[in-house]
Amino acid sequence: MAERGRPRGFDRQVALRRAMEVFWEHGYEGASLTELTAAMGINAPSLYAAFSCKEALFRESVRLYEQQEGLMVADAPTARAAVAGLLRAGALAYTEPDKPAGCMVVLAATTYTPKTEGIRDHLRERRRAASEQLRQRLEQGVTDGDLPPGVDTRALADYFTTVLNGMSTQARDGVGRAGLLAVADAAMVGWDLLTAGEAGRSEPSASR
Amino acid sequence: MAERGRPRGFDRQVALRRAMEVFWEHGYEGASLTELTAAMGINAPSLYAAFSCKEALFRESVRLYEQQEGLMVADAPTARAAVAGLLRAGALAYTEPDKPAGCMVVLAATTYTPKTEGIRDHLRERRRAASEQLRQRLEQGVTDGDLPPGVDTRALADYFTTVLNGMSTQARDGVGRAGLLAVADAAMVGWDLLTAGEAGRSEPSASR
DNA sequence: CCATTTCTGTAGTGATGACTTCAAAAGTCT
DNA sequence: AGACTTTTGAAGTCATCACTACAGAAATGG
Repeated sequence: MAERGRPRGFDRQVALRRAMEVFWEHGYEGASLTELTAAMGINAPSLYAAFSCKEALFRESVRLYEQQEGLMVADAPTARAAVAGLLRAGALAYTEPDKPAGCMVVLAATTYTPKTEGIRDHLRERRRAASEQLRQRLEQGVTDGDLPPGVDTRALADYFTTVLNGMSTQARDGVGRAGLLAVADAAMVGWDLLTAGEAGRSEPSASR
Repeated sequence: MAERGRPRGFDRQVALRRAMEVFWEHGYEGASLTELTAAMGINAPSLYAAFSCKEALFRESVRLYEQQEGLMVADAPTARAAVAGLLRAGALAYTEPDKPAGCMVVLAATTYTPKTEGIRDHLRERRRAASEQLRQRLEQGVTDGDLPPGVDTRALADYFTTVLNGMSTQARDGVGRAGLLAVADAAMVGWDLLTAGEAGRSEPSASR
């Protein structure tokens, strides 16, 4: 069995974690091969042998990020508690000391050059998946009976996803943990009215 | 009087507008000199003669963006109407047909490489200024008496700024005008509870 | 007219981007 | 041991980056 040939001189998982941290902080385009290899402690040929190309390394980094740092919809008895937990978890995660502020999936590739289109689409899909997961939890609330049947779970998920996305920018801008937790709480204040069946929907525009 | 020497062969304002659109869509680093000059209809030496360098061109583009496309805190009789108007204006502005989705100031430089630190700091400052403007309007509401004296205007401004920032990402991700307007309305639903003086603040979920 | 000033296009500058070539090194297999 | 396989470091490839040198073009002042 075993591996033939000269054995790899570095731990692939450790190197990947380092790469992920660089991407998290500097984004896809902002992370140069020079910086990546320096952080990973290896030379370019080793990187390419182990990870194929920069884009593949980034995709693996995203997967690792989601596993190790990503938010999970909280395991809670009600939809309300799950969403509140998610928002508060985001506030905490985006302000971890000694880690880059904000969410890698939200911040790593906001602008699109032709050559990074694949990256952008991939991250957008990951965000869409996260929003959909949230929506599913809201649907579960309807099934469980803690949300009324008529509630617009798509609109609700869009709203809370918007707040979470915005928290990433705010974290990068220096809003601290207490500030983001206050935002999370503020976003929950309207919950009862928002989830009151068709009520909120009939008021068009809320502008007056 | 008059200008000596060969007159400029292009309209500086028109060229700047084109440059701004490129930066808006592709961000600072994503906009190459090649693409910029192509969009502006000029060659590199003309660009440098008129705008000094890429960073100066970008800063001027940001100023133009804020003048022509930026959100203003709505001119409304109450703080509530002003904020509601601001959110709805954001939903509309970020989904203008034939314009890049989302806000240039939020999206043009989320990640920071060493060489774009100045750009990032400049945009962060612009965002901070926008948030501060919103906070001032809330303070005005306290002065006018349509908000109670104890209201935490900093926290409120942070919350609505977060929603606006998040709307930019959502717009880039394809959430349409109706979706963003629904988000704007959802963000306003908790207004009465949020602005009920010290009420919301006494719940100290923010510290754990 | 000529001198002066400023702009414009062509063509290049050095630096840095992602990625490779290649021979030596370091293992396994028989 | 020696054939084989794979990794590693040093150096190099080619494209693209922001930016510029330079000479000719197009205006004004005398």
